[in-house]
Amino acid sequence: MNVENKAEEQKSLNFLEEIVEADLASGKYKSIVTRFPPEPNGYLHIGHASSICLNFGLTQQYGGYTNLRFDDTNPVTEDTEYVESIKQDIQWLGFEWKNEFYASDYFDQLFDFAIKLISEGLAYVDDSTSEEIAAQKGTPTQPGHRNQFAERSVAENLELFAAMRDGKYKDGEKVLRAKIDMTSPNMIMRDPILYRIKHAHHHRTGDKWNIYPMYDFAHGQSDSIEHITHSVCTMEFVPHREVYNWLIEKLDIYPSRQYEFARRNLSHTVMSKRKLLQLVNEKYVSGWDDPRMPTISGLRRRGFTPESIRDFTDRIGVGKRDNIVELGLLEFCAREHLNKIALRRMVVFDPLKVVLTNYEGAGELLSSENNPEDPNGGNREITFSKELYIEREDFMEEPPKKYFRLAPGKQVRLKSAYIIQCDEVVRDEAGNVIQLNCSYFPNSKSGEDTSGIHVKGTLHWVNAKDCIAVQVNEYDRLFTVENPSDEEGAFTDYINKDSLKIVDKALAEPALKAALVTDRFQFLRKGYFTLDPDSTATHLIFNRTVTLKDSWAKAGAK
RNA sequence: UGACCCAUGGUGUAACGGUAGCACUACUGAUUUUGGUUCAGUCAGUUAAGGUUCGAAUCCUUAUGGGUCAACCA
Repeated sequence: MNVENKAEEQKSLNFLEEIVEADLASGKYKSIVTRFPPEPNGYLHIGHASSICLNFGLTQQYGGYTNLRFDDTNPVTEDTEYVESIKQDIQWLGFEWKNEFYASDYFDQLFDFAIKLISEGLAYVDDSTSEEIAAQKGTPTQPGHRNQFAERSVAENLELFAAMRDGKYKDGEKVLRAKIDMTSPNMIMRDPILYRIKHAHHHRTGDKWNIYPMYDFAHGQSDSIEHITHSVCTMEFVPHREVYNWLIEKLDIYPSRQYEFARRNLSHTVMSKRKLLQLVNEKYVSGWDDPRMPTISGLRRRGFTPESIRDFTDRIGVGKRDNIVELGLLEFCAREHLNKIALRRMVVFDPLKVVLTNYEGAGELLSSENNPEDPNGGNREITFSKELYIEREDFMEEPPKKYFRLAPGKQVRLKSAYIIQCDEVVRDEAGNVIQLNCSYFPNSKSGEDTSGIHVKGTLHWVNAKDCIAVQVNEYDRLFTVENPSDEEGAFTDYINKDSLKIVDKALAEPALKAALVTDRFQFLRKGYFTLDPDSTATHLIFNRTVTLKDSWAKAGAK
């Protein structure tokens, strides 16, 4: 690629950046304000990460700020627990909001807006049941029609609405509706409900309110109150934009503008809160932060770094068409970052004992690099002695042609140690291989090898004398199909039965005793791992973030 | 049967009337004390048909395909 192309590539903007640049260039705004508006009724997932990176990224890039605003207009489903997790996740991703707001902060103001609408004959109290309202609404192909309640006087509406607020009616008895157009081809415009009665306890306003605004009468107004310049949401809200603009115009308030992008979908998982909640409730996973969940907290526990998630959202970009991003890209982003930062350690998952028959002495100290990609990463000391363990799958009695590992009579290097040769296979009564008697080449020591022996394979290993037993959780994709929601039957029919394999007693080099939850490791030739927060000093648990690329396994599968 | 949104390699995304590019994936090969990394390379795309134009992925029309909308959810 030449320099010119590079410059061009750098200039290429997504459609939202183009809108913002145009608005800035025309002088429409001097700086911009965006918001991230989660409803506190569930945990954030990787799809939200896109929205977060987009909203915060836009203001970082172009100047201005981003508010965190909780869209807490439905007290029945919302809870403080979710508020806290959402805040933690955003911070962990590396973003700072300017203000922490709640739609419920604006309930008084929203009430006044409603009064204004009623006073101008643009809203009315409707006594119909929800079934009646649905019936009168028509269908996508047939226009709806108004009922007699739409004819109520301003005075009567004012009185009724105040009575709603004061708790004079039961849930569902009355609603406040905007008087727009029952024949609009846009169903959302057919006199949408603005307020409903809910005698429910709100996580912030307590029992102050008996009525709560609907999304359409809260979201846009909150945007406006905060002077949000660019209100970015997903495509499902396109039809709502007409109401959004109608209300801003009729209320004569700050004209925030709504722009929509297509929500990002990830293959081999589900993203809807309903389905994620089901996975948790029906115990398919251990919780919202189960390392197999696509939630931010799940990804964190799995060992993904904020950097890798931001990189991922960057690479997938934004668009307006339906999409399913391959899980492989997320994994690539994880490896990309982890390769640079992860400390290399050796862990044997399925041990096979190796005895070095010609090794004299108690043992010795060797040195191995913490990270070959990081020149400042330093080294660690590892102990070496006569008895070691290697991976059982690194030995084959009758190896295929391109097998570079250990086999009778064959030689391999032990990483950062010596070259060994397999001389004898020891079996138990049942004929199982239980030990390999090998000889080592004293002059093949790592870094000062004068043996002249050339080996194709290098194995990881641990010292029998001081290795420690740890638990390893090998995680894999949660579903066996790309899009579980798209298949016949229940999405849970497609759960991957092998999404978690637990290795009870893997043998790890002692350096891992010092592992912290924030550490990232590469277990040599195995993959990237991180310490699970459920670990104790005597029982370490490591979660596999992602495997290493394995071209040998791939070749074997063919 | 209505309205709206969308359509570029397997996937995601650029090209803003003028050479279809980038990344991931897949596949070759080189390097390698991780079958990792790194490096070099290969395969692979404008939904279709008309129209406008010297020139169309881009503008227009129609068709086709996908999605959204009939919650007192957001």
